[in-house]
Amino acid sequence: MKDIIREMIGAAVARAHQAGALPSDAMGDFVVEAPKLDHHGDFAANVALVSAKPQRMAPRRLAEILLAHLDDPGQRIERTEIAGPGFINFFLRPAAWHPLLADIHRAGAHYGTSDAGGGQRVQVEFVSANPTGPLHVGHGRGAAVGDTVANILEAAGYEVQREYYINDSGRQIRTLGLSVYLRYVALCGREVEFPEECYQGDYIRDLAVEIRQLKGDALLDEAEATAVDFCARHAAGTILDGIRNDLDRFGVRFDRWYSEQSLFDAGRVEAALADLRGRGIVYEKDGAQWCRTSDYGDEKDRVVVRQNGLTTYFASDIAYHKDKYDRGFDRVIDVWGADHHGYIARMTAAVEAAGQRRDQFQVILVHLVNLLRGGQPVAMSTRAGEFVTLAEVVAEVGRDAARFIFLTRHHESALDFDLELAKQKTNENPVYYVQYVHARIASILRKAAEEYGIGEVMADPAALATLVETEEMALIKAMAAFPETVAIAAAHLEPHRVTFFLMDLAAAFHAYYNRHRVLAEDPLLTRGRLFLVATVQQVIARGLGLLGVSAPERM
RNA sequence: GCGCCUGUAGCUCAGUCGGAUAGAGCAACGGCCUUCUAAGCCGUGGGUCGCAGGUUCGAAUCCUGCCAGGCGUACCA
Repeated sequence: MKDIIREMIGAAVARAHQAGALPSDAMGDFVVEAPKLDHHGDFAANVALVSAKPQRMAPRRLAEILLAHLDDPGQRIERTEIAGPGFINFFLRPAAWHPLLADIHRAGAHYGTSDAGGGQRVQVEFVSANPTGPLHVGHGRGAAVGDTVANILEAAGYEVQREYYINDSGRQIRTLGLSVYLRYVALCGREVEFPEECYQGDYIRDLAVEIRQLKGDALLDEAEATAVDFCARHAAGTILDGIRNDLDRFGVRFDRWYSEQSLFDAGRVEAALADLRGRGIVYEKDGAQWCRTSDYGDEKDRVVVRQNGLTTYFASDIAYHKDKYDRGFDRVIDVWGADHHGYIARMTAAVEAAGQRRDQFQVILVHLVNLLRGGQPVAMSTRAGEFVTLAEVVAEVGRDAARFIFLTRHHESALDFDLELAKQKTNENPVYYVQYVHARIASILRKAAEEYGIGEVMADPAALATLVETEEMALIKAMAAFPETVAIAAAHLEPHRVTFFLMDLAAAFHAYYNRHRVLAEDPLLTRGRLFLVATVQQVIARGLGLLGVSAPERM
């Protein structure tokens, strides 16, 4: 619809110029947009404002000339006005919106999709929590954001792969092994001291109990290093299984689980470093090896091989990201916790050093979640084992509420997640507000079928012509914004835009529902309204689907 | 110190490319269920968009400086 108005304006400029009413056919870079205020019309154009300079004419005078030369062959426009400093406001006839409603209905689940991505291959890597403990709520937010960004990119025409990077190598895993081992030794009845850095939570004890059931006291006879290694591998495996299970129940599935250890096993870390060394990007100083990231925008160079000969985590990451591009992804998106933001500059530098463009790598920083219960903060400390796991949150408030609430904020602002609020079935809880629309419409459609014998609703022009109420136009206009919303959300990697779109559409529906009866006296009107609400239901379902939230038939 | 993020109504937050009188929800107050689900709707109040400059027809939005909060600033992961 916007494009139609744009074209009409363009034609008016050309026509006015030909008729000698305008000195030139030059136009500024103007926009057609839906104004915030209803009384500014369905669409507003700032063409007269931005063209005032090239045309050397006062904006309002210019607007008058344009309107005099505006042609409306489709008879879509009811009236126009010149407002404020020179905006042209367009008020459309209801009939102008009816074909759009039919288009949306016809597009079905494809409505809102585009080919903006052109089939480009994108990888979204998210969660990637270390397998040293269960997922907590912060990981849940990252999971919801990452999964939804992936969905939105798919809708925008990208080919998306979801990946989880497993940090199954290095010191944290050893610490995990030691923590479990010491707990095991204690279970066997020996005095032990737990070092500061060891993990404490109940799950460590559970793992130790499991190992004791498996092995009895036999591990005590092994060398400590061997025993710790056994505990580490067993614990990491078990924890990872738990993580997979938690994510599965959260509705998140990964296409690939990528092991850090496998990078070493396949020699990719050494190969990546050798490549950089060969190009002078990795060099030796003070007995360590450094990467020249400062040549690529980082504030200083970074160590990749320490004096003790061990590679750093950064070295693994260089190899891992190189491998991503080697696997053919045009774009790579990492979802990280905000506390890792200091890492972006060096990772971007490494990607560029490896031969990619900077804009082929993007990081979504997900800020922290403050978990509350009835307004009171819930204690969270991983090390001390005092935290609420994602699994517990999902069990308590449900997957839908959890996912939706994680997506009600821009990902770069901190989020208060109140467990009591998430369970409340009031309009303080936005997930029910939106799902309720779907259930209400389902109820209407059931009743239409059962009591009125109306099954499938068709796009009958005569029925559509009955839709003239302000609230009906508001619904169609709200739905019309969906493709643009998805496109912008994809371009900016901002899933919360879809959440807010759904809340807006839901508000428009509830207002309509309270004011007008769908199942009306007049059969033609009833069919028109049924078509309208069926379309709303379909768009709601599609939007909720992007967020990974269900669209219930009954509530 | 340096870097990144945040600062919008009492509270929680929206506000792509600069647009008209800055919008929601909650909380407060007042209304609406014999009719398709009241998990809903309607109405009333409520603002120096952190502060100060600058750019321009026009700034919450762009630029500069400052203030406050969070996070980061390892040969840790």
